[in-house]
Amino acid sequence: MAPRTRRTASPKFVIERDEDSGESSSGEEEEEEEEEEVGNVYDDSENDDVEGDDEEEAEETVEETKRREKKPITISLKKVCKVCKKTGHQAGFQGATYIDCPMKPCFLCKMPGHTTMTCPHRVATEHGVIPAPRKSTRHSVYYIFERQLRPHVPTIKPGFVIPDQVTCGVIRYHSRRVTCLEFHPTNNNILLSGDKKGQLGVWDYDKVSEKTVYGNIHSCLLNTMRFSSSNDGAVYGASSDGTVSCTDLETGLSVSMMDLNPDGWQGPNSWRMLYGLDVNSEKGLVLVADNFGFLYMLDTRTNDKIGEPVLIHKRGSKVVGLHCNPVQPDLLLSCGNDHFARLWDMRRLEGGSLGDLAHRRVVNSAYFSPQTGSKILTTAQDNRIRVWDSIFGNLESPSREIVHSHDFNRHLTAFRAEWDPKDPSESLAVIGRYISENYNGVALHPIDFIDVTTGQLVAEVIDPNITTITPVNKLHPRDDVLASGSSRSLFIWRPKDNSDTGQQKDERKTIVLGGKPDKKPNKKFGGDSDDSDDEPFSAKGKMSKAKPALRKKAKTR
DNA sequence: AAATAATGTTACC
DNA sequence: TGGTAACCCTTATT
Repeated sequence: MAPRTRRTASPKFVIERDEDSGESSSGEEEEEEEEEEVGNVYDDSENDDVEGDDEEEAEETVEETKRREKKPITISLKKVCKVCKKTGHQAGFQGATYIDCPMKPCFLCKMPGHTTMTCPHRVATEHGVIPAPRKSTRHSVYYIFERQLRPHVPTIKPGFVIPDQVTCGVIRYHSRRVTCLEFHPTNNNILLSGDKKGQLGVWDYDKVSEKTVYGNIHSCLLNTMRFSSSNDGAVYGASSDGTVSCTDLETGLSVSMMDLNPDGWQGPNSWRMLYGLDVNSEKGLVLVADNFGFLYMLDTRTNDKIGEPVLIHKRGSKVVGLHCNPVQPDLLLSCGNDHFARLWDMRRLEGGSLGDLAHRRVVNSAYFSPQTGSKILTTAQDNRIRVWDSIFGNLESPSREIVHSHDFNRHLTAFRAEWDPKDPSESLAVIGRYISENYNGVALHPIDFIDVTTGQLVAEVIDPNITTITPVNKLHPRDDVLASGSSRSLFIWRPKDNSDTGQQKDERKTIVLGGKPDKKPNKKFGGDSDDSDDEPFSAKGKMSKAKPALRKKAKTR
């Protein structure tokens, strides 16, 4: 089963240009004269005589001043959609259900003519999956790495184990939003987390309260962390401050292996930021890439830069991701803001890429499949997850495109679909969802598990107490554990029914408050009830607002 | 509870 | 390529 595609013709690269998807413009100006009292408006262009915009009149008569003072400050104007500024409809939440602006293309699939409410992809994720075309060309990558890379997929797909229950977490662990997560390679219960401030968290989620945050390693966004597989005592980090850090977790001591901004801030045109990072253990290299399109290589023994930076994406554009092939150390994958993911032969970087994977928007991430390294999973800002089933294939088009809501938002860490490293069939991926679903009257943003070979939504996991979007997710390399970063909080998820007794696991969760304490301390927790577990996450505010039938997942569609 | 600030990045011309 | 407007389901705080 799962027939491998074989190619015979020479490689071809056709780059499709964006087809213009016009906007749905139906029923323009509905003449609805609904007048409303509004004190704050986004757009005052429609009401020319709003009070208070005549500042330049230096001299006023007393009469005028009086009149002005007496006149009630009532601004009458039409109710306007906050998205398109037109009247007759309103975008936004109605209770826990979001109503789209009908003037815009669908917020999910980006096609005009409907909204997310009626989008076919909302009902069935696999609806819009493009099946793999029968490919008949053999790409040059095949010949170069034929010996190392041979696609083999188990014929029988095992059932997926989904960690769908929060077992513990740290509320407000970080002082800013979480940007990346990484499990310790050998120490099973250690989770590292990076944040927007550049801080590095080390958390033993088995002893939930054992957590530290290192604050002096980076000065802003810690974008990627990775361990060396040859030395699990040190973790490398790439930051928007332009440095690469190497941190010893035992001592907390960190060294800066590279600084791309030695002269400090000289303006935005010269400030260099590092996003993608990976470790090539076989070659003893740390690879990082910057926001101007360049790749840098560092020697893990000497901590020195090797060679000159190489331009691997469009000049001046951000390289957001790097990934070394798990099987073939010479094979590198990159992705960036120039809408491409690219395959490289590390031995001949200057010779140009081995293949370019075209996307319609920025590519947030690109990962080789974890076992054979023969598939590629990409997440792009056009709300599509793509699967390139065989890197031996012609790379003109992906073999799967899965519509999934993971829009860019400047306040959110970019979404990345990631493989389950334990899945022998290399088909399960996890990614957070942007748009919410109304679950028993509460808007929640699930974490999706998708079978990327079929496009099927395998599971959408939620916790009624987590009402924030969860863009950062990491599956454990060995255990059935999901770590997720949502805003400033961290959570650990495990399968509902994985106890050897066959009984339901203890439902209680251990939630710890991290970071700075509440100004108005929650009574339930008192001052320092650090590992109180009598009530799940009632930290405060939104976290405790959502209180529908606990963990009863009931979708309302 | 309603308003707002903090916040960069992308798309497009 | 450089400059600049947009920005649409954020989150936390006041």
